[in-house]
Amino acid sequence: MARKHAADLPLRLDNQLCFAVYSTAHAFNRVYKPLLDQLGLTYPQYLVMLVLWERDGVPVKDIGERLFLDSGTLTPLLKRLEAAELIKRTRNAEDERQVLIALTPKGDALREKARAVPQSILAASACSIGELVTMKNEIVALRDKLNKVLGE
Amino acid sequence: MARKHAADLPLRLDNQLCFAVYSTAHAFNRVYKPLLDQLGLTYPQYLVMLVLWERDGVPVKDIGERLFLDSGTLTPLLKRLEAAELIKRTRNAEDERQVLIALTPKGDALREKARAVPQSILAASACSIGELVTMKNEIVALRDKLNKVLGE
DNA sequence: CGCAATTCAATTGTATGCAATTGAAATCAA
DNA sequence: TTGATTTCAATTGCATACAATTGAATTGCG
Repeated sequence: MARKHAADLPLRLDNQLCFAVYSTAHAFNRVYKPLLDQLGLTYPQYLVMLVLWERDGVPVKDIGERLFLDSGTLTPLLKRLEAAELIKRTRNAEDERQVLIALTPKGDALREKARAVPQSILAASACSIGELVTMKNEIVALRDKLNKVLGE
Repeated sequence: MARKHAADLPLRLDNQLCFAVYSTAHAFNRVYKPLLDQLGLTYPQYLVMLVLWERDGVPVKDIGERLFLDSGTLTPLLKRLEAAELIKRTRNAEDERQVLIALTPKGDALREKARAVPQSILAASACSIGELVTMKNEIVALRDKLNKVLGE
C-alpha cells in the first residue's frame, strides 16, 4: 500500500516541473531538427550562430556565458562549425588566451535562410505570440532563480 | 545597419522560448546534480527510477514512452542501473521481444533517500507550490502541442 | 497454416553536456 | 620584477540523446 501514500506524491513524475521542462526541451529539439537539417546545423550549433548573428568576433567565453555552456562543450562544437566553413577561429593578438569567433561570409549568409525557422516554430507551438512571451518570461525568471542558487 | 532591423527580432536569442526552456533544463540539471550524486544517480537515471517507483516490472518500451526516450538511450542507461544493482533486466517469457525492468531491494530502498530531493528542488526554485504547478501545467500543455505536431 | 509486416531491444555512429585536468598567457602582489 | 594566482581554451573521460540499422520474436493477412 506504500504506493498510493501521500508521501509519494512529490516523487510522482507527473508532478515534477523539472521533468516538464526537460521533456519540453526534447520536444522542441525534435521540432527544430528537420528545420535545422536544411541549414546543416544542430540545435546547439544554431544557438551559437544566433549569438554570432547578433554580434560577431567574440571570444569563446562570451558565447559560453550567453548560452550557459563551457569550453568542454563549445570547443568541439566550434571546430565543427569551422569545418563547415561557417566561422573562423583566431587567437586574440591582444590576449593570447582568448580565441575569437568570427562569421565567414557563408556563415553570415546563412542568417537569411534561418529567418524562416522562428516562423515554423511559432506555428508548431500552436500558441499566440502573447502566450509564448509570457511563458518565456516566467521560465527565464525560474532559470535565473535556479542559477542564482547555483552561484552561492 | 542590418543588425538592428525588425526582421532580426525573431532571431534574437532572448526572444526565443525554446532557448528559455533549453537553458532552464540545464539549470535544473545543475541544481539536481549534487542531490543526485548522493543517490549515485544521474538525472535521466533518476527519471527511470521515478517511473519504476510508481510501477515495477515494466518493459523498456513503457519507460521510453513515459520519458520520451528511445532504446538507443535507455539500453545503455539501464545496463548501468543494473551494474549498480538497482534494477534487474529479464526477458519477458510471454513475449521474448520485451525486456522487463524490475527494482532490486536496493533499488526499492533508494526511494526513501530520494524523498529529500523534491524538497530541495522546491527550495532552490524559490517559488510557491502554486506557481510551480501553474507553470508545470503550461509547459506540459506546450510540450503536448509540440509532440502532437511531431506525430503528424 | 505460412509468409510478410510489425514490434521490440540492442547496436553503431555522431553530437552534445559537464567535471576535472592541463598548459599557456595575463594579472596581481610583495 | 618576479613568483603566485587567475583566466582561458583545450583535452579527457563518462553519460546522455537520437537517427539508422539489425536481428529476433510476434502478429496479421491471405
